[in-house]
Amino acid sequence: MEQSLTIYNSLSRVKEVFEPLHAGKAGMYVCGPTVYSNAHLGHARPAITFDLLYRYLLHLGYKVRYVRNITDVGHLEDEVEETGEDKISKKARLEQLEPMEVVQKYMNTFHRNMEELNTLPPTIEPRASGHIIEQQVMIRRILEEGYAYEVNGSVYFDVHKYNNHYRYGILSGRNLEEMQANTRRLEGQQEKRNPFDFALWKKATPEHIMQWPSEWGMGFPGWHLECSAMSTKYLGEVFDIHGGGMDLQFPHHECEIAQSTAALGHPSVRFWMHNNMITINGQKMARSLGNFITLDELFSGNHPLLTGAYSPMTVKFFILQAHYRSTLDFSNEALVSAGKGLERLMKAIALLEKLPVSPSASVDIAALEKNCCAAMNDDLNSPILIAHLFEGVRLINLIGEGKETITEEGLDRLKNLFRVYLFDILGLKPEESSAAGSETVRQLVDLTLEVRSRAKNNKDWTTSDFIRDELGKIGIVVKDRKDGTEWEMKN
RNA sequence: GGUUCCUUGGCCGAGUGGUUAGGUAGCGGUCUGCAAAACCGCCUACGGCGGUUCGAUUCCGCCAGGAACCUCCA
Repeated sequence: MEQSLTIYNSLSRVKEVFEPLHAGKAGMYVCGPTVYSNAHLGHARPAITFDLLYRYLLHLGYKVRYVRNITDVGHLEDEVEETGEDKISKKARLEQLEPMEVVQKYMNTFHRNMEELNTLPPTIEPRASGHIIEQQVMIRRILEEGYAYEVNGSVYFDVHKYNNHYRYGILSGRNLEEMQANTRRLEGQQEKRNPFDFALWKKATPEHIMQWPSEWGMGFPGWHLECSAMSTKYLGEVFDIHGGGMDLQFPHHECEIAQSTAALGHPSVRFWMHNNMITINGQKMARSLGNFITLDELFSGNHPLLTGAYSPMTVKFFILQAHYRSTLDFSNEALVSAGKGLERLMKAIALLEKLPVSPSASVDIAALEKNCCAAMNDDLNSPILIAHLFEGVRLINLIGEGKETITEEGLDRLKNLFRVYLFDILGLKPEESSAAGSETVRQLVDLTLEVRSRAKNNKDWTTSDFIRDELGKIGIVVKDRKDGTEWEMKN
């Protein structure tokens, strides 16, 4: 491999060559979902982005530890309110379920959706609720270092003090003084010394269902803490890559940096990566904005905004056709386009298996290989990679028509190229149309086409076209090629 | 109000100081009994106004419009 992987580091705001901390090994931590309702299209973005990263690191030969958390505690609904009730328990109350039932339900859905999108599972998927001890240990450490204070059963991070020794805001490019001067609103938060202080441990009110004992009383951990505690536990005090959505950059990741740095005495993340948002009508798609479409709705077409169903691979391809750091605008037209493009790609793959070989080649596979490699190395530029793959599609089709030639060795390389980039790295896969698998259906269609073929031989176009049209109505597309008739199911 | 960012052809989306992104849609052609598929060709765009430059969509400034974050959020 001549070139090396470069990754845009949100921390330095520039692309940097990726060199792992430990040769041959890579550690990555990605902020996972808060499981209190169904996964939506927005969740697919980081899942696919960091799946791409994970797959590419594996492809490059790294032994990768991929940690993605499940947030199943904390996340104050509204810190201003005195209820202190978190999202999970609020939902539980509404649905008359145990909090852990809610968590389990949506976690299961999330996992199913992720599998449908053909994303690889992380190597460790820690849950915040399973790491209360670790979080308490970290709080204690931050207290010992003097960067936190306890008030009335809650523990807060002292942003001011931290800012005096380190600098708060390095990731999001803010500075504390400006923030204090320009903040939009300053709520009265009597316990905090400073409005920008954030909770490490929050005292639970009696009606709060999810709470744990601690040396500060019954309570629950602050939102930002789980990532610091769990990333340190599984990846070490310093690790390679931390990923998540851009909307988490501030305050979540900023607070994470502050906590970890305060506890450990040094920064812990080398590369910060942030995927951009999916928008709908130019606006961010988010549960809190009520303009989201869940993945199940997308796959089934069951949503007023959808003009049809979109398969998981279509959704994935749609996302991969945009660079992860750009916003991506949702529309039915765009999804339909993506689906058609993917179909063309997959048809070419099928044709690839049947290509004739020649003693000499007119196509340059090496150039294609190089281009694909360069695209991925350039901050995971999947849209460029896909553009090159379409160049490959063109070649495949031309070879299939006898207008270009390829050697056996070249064909092997071309097959390998698509296997590696399309299936291993992009993580796309052929989608079977449901009915095509039935042996009986296949035999029936073949029989019908045999009848049509006889009609054609008699130049009985009325009959042959009738058969083709009628088959078309039930979703079977007939294609007459030079060497015979083919058909396929159209879902 | 503060911080950051964006504005590309019908649509989605790359990218670059001078050379074709790609997909999809549309048009014309090849192939076919006709279609479909496939292939070839065409549609050659970079918000507005200035500036730097031999040359700017690409750099700088201003303006307009939009977004994200500043509050839970992928």
